[in-house]
Amino acid sequence: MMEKKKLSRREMDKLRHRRQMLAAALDLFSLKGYHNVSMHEIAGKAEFAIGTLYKFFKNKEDLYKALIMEKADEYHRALSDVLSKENDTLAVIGDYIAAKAQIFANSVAALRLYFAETRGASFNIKAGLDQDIRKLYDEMVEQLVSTMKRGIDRKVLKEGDPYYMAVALEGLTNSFLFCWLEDPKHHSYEENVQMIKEMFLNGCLAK
Amino acid sequence: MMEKKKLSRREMDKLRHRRQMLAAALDLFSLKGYHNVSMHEIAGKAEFAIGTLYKFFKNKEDLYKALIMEKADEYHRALSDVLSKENDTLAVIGDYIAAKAQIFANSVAALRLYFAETRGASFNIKAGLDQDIRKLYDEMVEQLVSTMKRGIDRKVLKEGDPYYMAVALEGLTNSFLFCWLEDPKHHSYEENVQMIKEMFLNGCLAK
Amino acid sequence: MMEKKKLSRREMDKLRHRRQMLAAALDLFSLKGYHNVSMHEIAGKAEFAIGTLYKFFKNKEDLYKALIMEKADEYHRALSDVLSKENDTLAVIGDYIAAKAQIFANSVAALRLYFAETRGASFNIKAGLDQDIRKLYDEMVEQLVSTMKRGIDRKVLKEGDPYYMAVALEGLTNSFLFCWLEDPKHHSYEENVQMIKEMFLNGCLAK
Amino acid sequence: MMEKKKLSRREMDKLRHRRQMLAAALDLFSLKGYHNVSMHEIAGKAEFAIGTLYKFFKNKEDLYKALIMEKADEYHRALSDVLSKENDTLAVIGDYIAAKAQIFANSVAALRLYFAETRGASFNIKAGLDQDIRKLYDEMVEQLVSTMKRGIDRKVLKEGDPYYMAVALEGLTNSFLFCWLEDPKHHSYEENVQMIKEMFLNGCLAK
DNA sequence: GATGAATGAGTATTCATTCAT
DNA sequence: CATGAATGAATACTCATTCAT
Repeated sequence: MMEKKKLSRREMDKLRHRRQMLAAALDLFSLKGYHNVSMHEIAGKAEFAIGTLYKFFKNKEDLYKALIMEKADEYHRALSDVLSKENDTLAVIGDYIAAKAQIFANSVAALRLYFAETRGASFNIKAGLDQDIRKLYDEMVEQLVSTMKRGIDRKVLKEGDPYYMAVALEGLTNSFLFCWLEDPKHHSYEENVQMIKEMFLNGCLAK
Repeated sequence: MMEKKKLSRREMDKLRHRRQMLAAALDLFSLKGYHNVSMHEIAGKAEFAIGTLYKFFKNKEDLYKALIMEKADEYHRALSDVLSKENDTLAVIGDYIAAKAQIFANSVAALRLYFAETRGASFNIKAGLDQDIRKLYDEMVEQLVSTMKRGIDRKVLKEGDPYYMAVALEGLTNSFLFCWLEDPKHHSYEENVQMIKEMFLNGCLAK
Repeated sequence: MMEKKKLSRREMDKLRHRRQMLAAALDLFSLKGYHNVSMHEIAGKAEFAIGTLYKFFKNKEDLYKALIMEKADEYHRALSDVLSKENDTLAVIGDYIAAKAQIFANSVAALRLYFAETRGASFNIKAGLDQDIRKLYDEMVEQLVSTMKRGIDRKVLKEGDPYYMAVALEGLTNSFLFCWLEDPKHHSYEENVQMIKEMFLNGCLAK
Repeated sequence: MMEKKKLSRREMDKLRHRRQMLAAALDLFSLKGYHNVSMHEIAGKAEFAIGTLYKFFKNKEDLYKALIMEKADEYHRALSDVLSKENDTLAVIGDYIAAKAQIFANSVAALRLYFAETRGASFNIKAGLDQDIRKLYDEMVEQLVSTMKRGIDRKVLKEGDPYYMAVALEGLTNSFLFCWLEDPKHHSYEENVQMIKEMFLNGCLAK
């Protein structure tokens, strides 16, 4: 039980200011890329002085890392929540796809940063970040693998390497959702979600 | 008939020098990212003076663009060659996966740049590039869709949207090959290629 | 009524710093010429960091332009003040020559830049400046012509084209004052001023 | 007696090439200023390779100096020729003005360089040049002073300091001719020449 | 905490000059 | 002499970061 009420107005303000700064940074970073955004620009957009920005984040990298980790946490928590439900396998997989689609639809900005980091395309803001994000990602994959394993045990999914199944699901969701993001009018959201499920289950469902 | 022989030693040297510069740039960019590499660094690694570098590429962006386009061309040509063969559908798909795997195995460095660009993660080296690369990518997808269509017509693949099938194949190959790249010892190359094919065909083969 | 008092210490400092930078730039530019002075040199002489210089002037050209315009303004204002006095014509002309002599004596440095610009010898810091300075110059000449016209009307100066008289006065002052500047010990200031007046009036006085 | 005929074709070519290079340089320098013209640009305009340019002039400064001195020589020789004629004073002065006007009309390009150098506005291409040009200029002034002196002796010009008269004539010619150059349609060439003579003689003619 | 002026290391780019062919 | 590829010192300008108020 956390003591939420204990935050004074001062502390509330601080948190709000921090959020405003991160929001400004997210907008700019996702739009122009890490190196094409200056601290002054972020401070300006957040309507704070440059010195104030540095009171909250000790340097640019720190700000970036805080931002990425915050978003990665949200992302992984959302998926993790779904994967840890004790539902039947097919429901879990369906929910997973839907949850991921939700995230893609709602946080395009953050996604660009996330994929820049995880896809090795990261215009590496030095090391360190990789490790932390990687860990989150690996945990999530682990859960996905468990889900697959459970599905196989329960004879819902066919025999096979559950790791490969997880990889396949990842590939299909990313691919379909990216395509949809780039050209949202072409195919409906529901259709895409449906297709992912179908493609995956065609390949992995037990007969 | 192209007159290849007509290149004087001078011109041969120039081409070689250009290649050396691009090679140095590729190494550095893929390792540290566009903004974390200086022109001096590239010149140094290529063992040329900074001025010489600028004789070949009018500025940093131009060098980057030349590099990306050269690699993207190679990549797409390789896949395009496979897809335009008049073989039977399954062979083409198998060859496509194998060719893509080859590329992943051989040009990790270039791939990082390529995905940075196509995955929207591009830490935008200004505009212009997007368009050109995008076009190459779209053409390739178009060919892939045609292949699928032909497979459906010939009753090799089951009824369905050939575009979705192409997206699925893209997703599966990228996902499996990325995983394999990150952890090559864990699963063999052949096993991965095999898995991709299986997963895809399970979902798309006509019964 | 202007509110001069409203400047905070912060703002006062800023203005002083700006003046210091411009002073350093004037010294160096007039001594060595625009292209032979680096921004670092100016910053160094003004005892500021290079970045600070760029906070005040967005680039080298901008700094140069600010400098030239400031000096040209001073120069033209001084002459304009004299010419707009409602004195009798001969007094105005005498004052004009004296004022111009004062300026030559006091601001050799600025003069070199000014003549570089107005004499077409400008080693053109791109366009734009020409126009602004030209306008100031033309206005001043216009006033000079009016003075001549008035002198003619009042029968103080002889009949003739007042524009030509203005040109003649300009020529005589520049020529004498330049000579004097280059070799100040040879002939006294007063003697030169006297000679200019004499030469001019010999040519233009009504009999 | 110089041996002019002895120039072989080789040597003739060399001279022609040199002239072509200097002509290209004059065009560019007077148009864009010393520092805004590159040696490559000059070589390009003269249609020679950069190395060839350096065969003729050991560096950029040397080329500039050669150019300026050549033009200054022409300029001073033209005036000197007039001033050394044993005509009567008024004729000499008239010829001098006419000759100077001719030069202004014919070689605007060179003039800009010349005045940049002599007016102290010179964006000083290092030292050295000043001295040589200065000497030419002083010699010419000396001749002008002699002419004035002779005029006074012959009672054509009134009593007074011949040096000041020379300065006055210089001032009037420069001023009128500059104005005319800048706005040639406004007043005719003849009118200007006439005005200079009038103004000067009004001030200096013996009564 | 908040401010924003000042700092200066770092980087892209230019261009005079050389020299092997 | 002619060529033009190669050189690298020099310079304008940016931006993360600090600190006195």
